Amino acid sequence: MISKKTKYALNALVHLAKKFEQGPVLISYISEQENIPQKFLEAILLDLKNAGILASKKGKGGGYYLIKPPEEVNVADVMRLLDGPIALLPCVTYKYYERCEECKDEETCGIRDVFMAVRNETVQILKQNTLASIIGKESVQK
Amino acid sequence: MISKKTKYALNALVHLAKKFEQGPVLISYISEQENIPQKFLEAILLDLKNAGILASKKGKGGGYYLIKPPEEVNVADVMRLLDGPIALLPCVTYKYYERCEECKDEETCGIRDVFMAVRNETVQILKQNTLASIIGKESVQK
DNA sequence: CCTAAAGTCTACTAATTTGGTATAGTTTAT
DNA sequence: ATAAACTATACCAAATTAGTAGACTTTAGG
Repeated sequence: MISKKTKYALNALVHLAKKFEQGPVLISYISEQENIPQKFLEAILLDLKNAGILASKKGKGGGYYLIKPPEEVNVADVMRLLDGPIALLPCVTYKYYERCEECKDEETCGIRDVFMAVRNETVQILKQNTLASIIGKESVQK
Repeated sequence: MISKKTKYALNALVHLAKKFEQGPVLISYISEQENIPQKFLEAILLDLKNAGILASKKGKGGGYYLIKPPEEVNVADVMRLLDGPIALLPCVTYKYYERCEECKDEETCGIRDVFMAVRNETVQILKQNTLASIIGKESVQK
């Protein structure tokens, strides 16, 4: 499962993407609209700011706003930022590679192959999906 | 990430699958060969027994053995048994469905669509992979 | 230049999950 | 009878998750 942190981040980002280039939005407003505890949201938005996805304006009339175009913010990047690696085994992560302690021979490990396949498919789907494509899906009738 | 419990279970199952229909194997032997803490392994094997995948024989000459054919034990089932749902959001699990608390309208949620796609792909890969196919992969040169 | 609005920083904390360990059984082959 | 082997119950420490509290800094506007 992804953490609440990542889920909240995605909801907040979609919210801000809908208001791209329309000026700063209050934390308190996002918190209220998206049902996210305000103090928790503050920490999340700060992370997203430090990652260069959002920017903020302090003081009266301030708030947060998206600085990257919605097509350029994908779900994989957001997940990695807040939850760490996407892979289900440490030995199949790309950036945070670690050997499985108990593993006898990684080279011939059939279990590793399975989770490598899962990781590759998952990352591909998550990379394809951006804030823009998510907003696109929301307007389609089902 | 999957838990150590699931990883250990898979290693133990692959071990037992290689000795399918060759009589019971000692917990202590599996523990030693696969580098799994013995007491922890005991609990895991018991879970697998209660799920009808393994059986055990008590007393001298006893141990655990696989009762399902290796082709019929897939990774998805093992993961669900020990780690619970495979999906990354509660609202896209099949058996353990739960609404996301903060969600405004699940029907039009674009985030949900993304994680639904991930779940479907993941489950498909994990179902395809059985103890037999894992053992098959291990003998292939890379 | 004061003040209220708004983001920022540091430090807690409670509940849950994970990855175990300890101890005392019970069953069974020999 | 006894030793080998699985079983059941009960702990427990560390890490992670999902927050909260409170003081601080910045800035627009009067």
